[in-house]
Amino acid sequence: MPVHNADIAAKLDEIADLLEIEDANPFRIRAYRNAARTLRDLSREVTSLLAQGEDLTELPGIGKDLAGKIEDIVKTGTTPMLDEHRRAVPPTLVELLKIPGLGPKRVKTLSRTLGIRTLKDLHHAARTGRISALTGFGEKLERQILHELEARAGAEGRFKLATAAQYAEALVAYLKASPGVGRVVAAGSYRRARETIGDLDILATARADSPVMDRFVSYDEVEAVLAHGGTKATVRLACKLQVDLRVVGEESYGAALQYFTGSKAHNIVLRQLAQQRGLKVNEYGVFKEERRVAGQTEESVYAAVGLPWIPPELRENRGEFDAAREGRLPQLVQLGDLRGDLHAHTNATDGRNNLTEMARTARARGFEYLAICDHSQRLAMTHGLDAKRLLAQLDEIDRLNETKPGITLLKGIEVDILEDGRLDLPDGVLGRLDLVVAAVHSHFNLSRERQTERILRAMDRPHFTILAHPSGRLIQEREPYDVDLPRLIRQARERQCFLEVNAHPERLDLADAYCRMAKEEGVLVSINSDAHSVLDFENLRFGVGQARRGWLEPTDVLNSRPLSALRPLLQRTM
DNA sequence: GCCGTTTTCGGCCCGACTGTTTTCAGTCG
Repeated sequence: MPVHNADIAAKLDEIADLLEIEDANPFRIRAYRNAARTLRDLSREVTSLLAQGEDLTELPGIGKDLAGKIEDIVKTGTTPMLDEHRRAVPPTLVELLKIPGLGPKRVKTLSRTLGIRTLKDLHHAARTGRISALTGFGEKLERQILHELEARAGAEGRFKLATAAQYAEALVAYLKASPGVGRVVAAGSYRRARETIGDLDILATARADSPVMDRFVSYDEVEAVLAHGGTKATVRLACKLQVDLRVVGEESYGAALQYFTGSKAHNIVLRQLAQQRGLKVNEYGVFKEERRVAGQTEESVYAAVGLPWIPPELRENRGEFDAAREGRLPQLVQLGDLRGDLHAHTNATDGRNNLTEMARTARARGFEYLAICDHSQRLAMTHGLDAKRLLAQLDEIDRLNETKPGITLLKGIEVDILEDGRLDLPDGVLGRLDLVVAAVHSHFNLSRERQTERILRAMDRPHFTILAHPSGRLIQEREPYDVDLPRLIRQARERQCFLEVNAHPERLDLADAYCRMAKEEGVLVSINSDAHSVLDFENLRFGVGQARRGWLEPTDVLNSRPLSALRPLLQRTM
C-alpha cells in the first residue's frame, strides 16, 4: 500500500485535531498543521525521499520528532503517538470540529456531558434540545448546528474557482454601486487563484456613513446573515457560498487587502518580519508603537519590512519571502502574454463551433495562432476523427489559412494514448500535423507503474508534442490517475516536448506544484483552453492563474512565444 | 513541536464577532 504525501498529511492533521480537543499547547498543534501543509505542498513523494536516504528534517517545520513520526507513518500507516491519542479521545470527535461554531472546547464539553461522539449523536442531541440546555451553549448555536448538519447532506464544501468567480464578480459589482463606497475587491484564496475556494472574502473601503454593510446583508442572493457588525459581516448565499465583507478606511486599504488575501502561512511570516523590525502589522496598517507608518497600499506594507510587493498567487509561504529578499521574484506570466492557444476543438468532434467561428473568436482575442486539436477515433462518443476525416480537416485548414483570416490555424489533434502507450493514429498521419497533443481518456485505474510506463512510451513516439491534462483529475469529481509525474516531467525534458496546463475550470491540470517543478526542470508548459466552444477561451485566465501559482514566467510558457519562435520548438518534436 | 547572526530556552500573529458572559470565552479567519 503506497503512502502518499496527502495520506501522511491527513494523519498529522488528525493528530492536530485530537490534540486540540485535548487542549494541548497551541504551538505544538500548529507544528503538526505546518508539517501537514509542508508535505501537501511537496512536489516529491516522502516515500521516495526516504528511499534515497534523504533527511526529512531538511524540510521546513519538520524536526527530529516529526521526521520520526512521518517515518512511522510511511512504514506502518500510523504512529504510536496517534494510536495513543485515538485511545484517549474518541477519534470520531474530529468530525465535529468541522461544524462551524464548534471548536475543541465545545466538542469536549459535548462529549463529556452528553456523550456525543458522532455527527449522528450531535444531530439527535440538537433536535431534542439538549445542546441549548448546556451552559456556554444557546438556542442560536443549536439552530446553527442543526441547519449545518441538514445542509451538509447535499452541499459541497468548496467551490471551484470559476464557479466562485461568477458569484464574486456579481457581488463586487453590486457593492461598488453603494453610496460612499470606494474600492471593492475580492481577496482571500480567490485572489490567490486557488483552484477551489472555501469562502469568499470581500474587502471594501467606505466612508463611515456608508450603508454598504446593510446593502451587503440585504443582497437578494443572501440566504442567511451569520454575523452583522459595523465593520464585518458574514452571509451565506443561496448557493451556500459563505461570504465575508470587511470594511476599512481608505488609509488602511493596502494593509487590509494584504491581510485578507492571505494565505495565513504567508501572513504569519510577514508579521514575524515586521516584529523583527519593531513593527506591528494588522489589517489597519503597519505600526511603530502607536504610529502608523504604512498601510494605504500593499506595496507600502511590504516595503515596511524591506520587501518588494509579492504577487498574491505566490503568497503561500513556499519560498516567496526568500525570493523577494534576494530580488528574484518571478515576473509572472499574464493573460496578455499568451500569443495563441494550442488546444481547441470544433464541431468536427465534440465542439460546438466550426473552424471559421473558432478562428474568428481567437483572432478577436488578439491571438496570432490557434491549434485545432479535435479528438481521435478512439473517443467514439465524441465522434473522434479517423485518418480520413483528419486529413479532410487538414485540407479545410489549408483553405482557411489561404484566405488570410488574420490568424494562423495550426494543424493538430488531441490523440488518445492507448492502454499500451501507442497513439490512436499512425505516425504517417501524425507526421503531417504541426503538433500532436496526446491525452489519456481511458484506463484510469492502471497501477502507478503501468500508467507511468504507458505515458512514457507515448512520449517516445516520434511526433508527440504536448501531454494534455497530465494528471487526468477533475476537481472534486475524479481523483488524478496514479502516475509518477516527476518522472514524466524529466522525460519531457529529455524528449524536448511539453506539458499542458489545461485551463478548463474542472481540470486546471497541471496543478501548481508541478508547474513549478516543470519550470525547475526547464520544461515549457502550454496554457491551453481546451475550448469546446467560442466561449471557452474565457477560461484561459484560470489556466494563467494556475501557472502563476506555479511561479511561471512568460519564458516558461510555450504559447507566450510568437509563431516564428513557436514553430522551431514544435518541429523539434516532429 | 519547531527554531535560532538577539540560538538550546522561550518564544511562537492578531483582531472581530457572537452568545450568554454580567466582564468574557470561544470560535473564526
